[in-house]
Amino acid sequence: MARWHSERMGQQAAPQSEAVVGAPRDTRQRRAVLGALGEMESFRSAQVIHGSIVRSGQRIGLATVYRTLKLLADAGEVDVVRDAAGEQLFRRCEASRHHHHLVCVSCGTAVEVESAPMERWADQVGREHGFSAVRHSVEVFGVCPGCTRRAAGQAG
Amino acid sequence: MARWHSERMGQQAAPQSEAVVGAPRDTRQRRAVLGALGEMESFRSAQVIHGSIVRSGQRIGLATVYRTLKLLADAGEVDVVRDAAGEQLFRRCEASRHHHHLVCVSCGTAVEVESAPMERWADQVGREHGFSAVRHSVEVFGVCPGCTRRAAGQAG
DNA sequence: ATGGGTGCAAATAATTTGCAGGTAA
DNA sequence: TTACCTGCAAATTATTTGCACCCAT
Repeated sequence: MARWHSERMGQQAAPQSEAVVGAPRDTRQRRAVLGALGEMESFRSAQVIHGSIVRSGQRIGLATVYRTLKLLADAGEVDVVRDAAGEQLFRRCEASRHHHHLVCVSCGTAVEVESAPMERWADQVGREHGFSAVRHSVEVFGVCPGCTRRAAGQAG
Repeated sequence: MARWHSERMGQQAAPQSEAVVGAPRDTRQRRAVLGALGEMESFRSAQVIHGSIVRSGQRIGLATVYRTLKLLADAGEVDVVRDAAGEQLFRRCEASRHHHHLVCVSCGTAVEVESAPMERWADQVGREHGFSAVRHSVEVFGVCPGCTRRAAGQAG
């Protein structure tokens, strides 16, 4: 079922009156996730992240990885994109400001790109049609220089 | 698992030598799906499309709806986008040319928008970084004028 | 007649959640 | 001590697939 309505329309900091909502605890598994994210320089799925942590010898549940990644995503500390299969891919957020990526479909490497022109376009498009609360979902994909060269070498 | 590699990088017509691969048959259920798509003027999920067909009195299986929609999508006859939950939304393709949509998160209405400026931005971004085979996935969401007004009337 | 199309149920797969402990603060 | 955090398994959800039967061609 589509859930247009339940979608978060734009996050504003929770208006905590007392801020008793609990600060994130510093646990072994949270550190492991953060550590894994720190070593990655491209987008990875939760499953892959979990696998790499386990492979490195640390015990952690897949559910915990999901929970932690969701927390981090909600906190804006990791970026989330969806691949063509609809699967979520995570990467630690370089900057806190709004930004977009150019992702290599071959090796997964992602670079942050200058998106101001596109932001303006999106805003304008929304305004032109009288829409409010305009947001956008933008990903640019392609084959990075390295992979392009490699591919050229293999096939003709 | 991520499947960057399996993604279709650009479709070329299958090099059928004899074209015996079977043309789509004209069945009641296929007509029903096409009919439902014809009445929709915004993106809908497969489940919703199935529901509307069933509600209209016609018998059809959900799997068939999925199969048919996938065929149509592969044939480029319907557009597919993913909502924030990763669910696929379908709509009959207005034009065969490349285009993008502005979708209302409240009522689902979608309008096709002028995307040339953004296309240029995406191409340039890719070129700047030396990427080849650059594609992009872009959706703009917001609340349409009608829904904005309605919401303003209800809540303060 | 025949091979693609269909329905149904079971299978997948990613992600979430219930619950009984564990543990940072 | 006390919430939050975790692990595990079961539950959810969207989508796909196996299979026996049906029907456009």
